[in-house]
Amino acid sequence: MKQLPPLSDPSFGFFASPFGECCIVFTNDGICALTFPESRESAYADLEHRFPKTSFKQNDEKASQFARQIFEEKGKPQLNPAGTEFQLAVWDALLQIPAGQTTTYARIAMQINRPKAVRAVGTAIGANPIGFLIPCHRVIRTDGGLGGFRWGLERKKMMLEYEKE
DNA sequence: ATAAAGGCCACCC
DNA sequence: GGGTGGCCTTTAT
Repeated sequence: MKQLPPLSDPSFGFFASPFGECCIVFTNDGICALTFPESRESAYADLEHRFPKTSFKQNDEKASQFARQIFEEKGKPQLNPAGTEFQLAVWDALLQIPAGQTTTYARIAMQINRPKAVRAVGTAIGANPIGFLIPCHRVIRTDGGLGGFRWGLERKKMMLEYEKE
């Protein structure tokens, strides 16, 4: 992973999403993470692991504002994910998949001009820090299988169902 | 440095 | 349906 630039006003908060409890992490530069943790404890642990030596302020009010923007107004808040060049390229490709549609791991690999890196694409997608907003749930297998999902396949199905029509 | 582990795919049986 | 080998990147030794 590349070294992170200093974070401006690092904050996090929890809210209830249509897909379960969410932890959102953000700074003045945008959203860094949106996850569906098993528990608050695991959310804290994840935070410390991914941003060592950084102290975050809890701000559930701002988190709720984001929630409203995302799930009620269907808005697109600014994103600020941290990753390698390869990962950023993959995540960028994900952002181009329209809601309600799906693509495959192989097609993403084509799109970023690394047609043979299909497996690595799967790994990079699995490392997506911003669930739902970076729509990793819209990627399925070439053979039609659902593929995997870091936060549980049931949740992946839920998201696809939510976006249908 | 090197090994091991992945949200895969094409190919075989 | 299931198993194998190849492919590429990341992470943990």
